[in-house]
Amino acid sequence: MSTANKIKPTGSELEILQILWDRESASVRDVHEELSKTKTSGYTTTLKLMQIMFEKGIVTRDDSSKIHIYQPAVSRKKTQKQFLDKMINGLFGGSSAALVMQALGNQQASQSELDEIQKYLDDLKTK
Amino acid sequence: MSTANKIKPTGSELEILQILWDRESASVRDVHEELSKTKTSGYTTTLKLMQIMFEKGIVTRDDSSKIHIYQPAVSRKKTQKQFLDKMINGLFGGSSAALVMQALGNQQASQSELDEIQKYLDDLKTK
DNA sequence: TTTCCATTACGAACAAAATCGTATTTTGCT
DNA sequence: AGCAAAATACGATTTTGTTCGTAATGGAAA
Repeated sequence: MSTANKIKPTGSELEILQILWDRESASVRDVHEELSKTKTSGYTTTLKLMQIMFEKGIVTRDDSSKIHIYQPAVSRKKTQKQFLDKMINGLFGGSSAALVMQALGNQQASQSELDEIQKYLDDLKTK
Repeated sequence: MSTANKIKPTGSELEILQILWDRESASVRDVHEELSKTKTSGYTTTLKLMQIMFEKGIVTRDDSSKIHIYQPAVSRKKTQKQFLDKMINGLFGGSSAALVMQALGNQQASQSELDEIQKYLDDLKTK
């Protein structure tokens, strides 16, 4: 395992990471604009949050010009796995099957999604 | 949608719910004993937490005798779904398929779990 | 009934996370 | 150069969650 990754984004940090992952990189203004679609908090709040994330090493930034450009420093996949594992252990008694079935039920998954999963499952089985 | 369920258990509350779900009902002492296997915090901490949960309506209790007996007021399934949905939307861009495949990969799932899921998937498809 | 101990009640301290106000800095424009 | 607009820096406050100390209470056993 690489250099021990103890990074654990908070809820708000995760929201910001979403945006950074989607856009590869973004300024504080960009992020704040995007966040404003679903939240109502001030610009400096977003700024502060991103500064803290920088200090923690969750993001990197290019501050060579006035407008700092931020980039995610943790991968989406790795973070997904991290939270997923925690959820499987914490809420589903360690059974990923239980989680999967719960996700498949509740009409969460469309037909095409089910097909996709089927294909993936076939792949796994032939290994 | 029924009477707006804004209940959002915190991390510690979730730990306690785990125990209550497993045992149907339990006293503070029972819960604390169980928690002590993995944590080290005082008895009154557990007590306070459960009292708060009661105030929030996360648990009910029978206080007819000295030792209060607590029961979960939210179902395991409903809570799982709540957190799962949040995760699908927050971390997986709304795609439950993405979450499922992530959970299946990473050698999280054993062969028998895969079989179980396959069976479940077949069921879903014939509906 | 009185005592003793396990339990509950409750306030307060502590910690973590989120929010904001204000000062400072940068840079483009005149 | 000097100004205005927009961005960053940073401390302080607020909110939420966790932990604990101490007082009050109830009930079983002496």
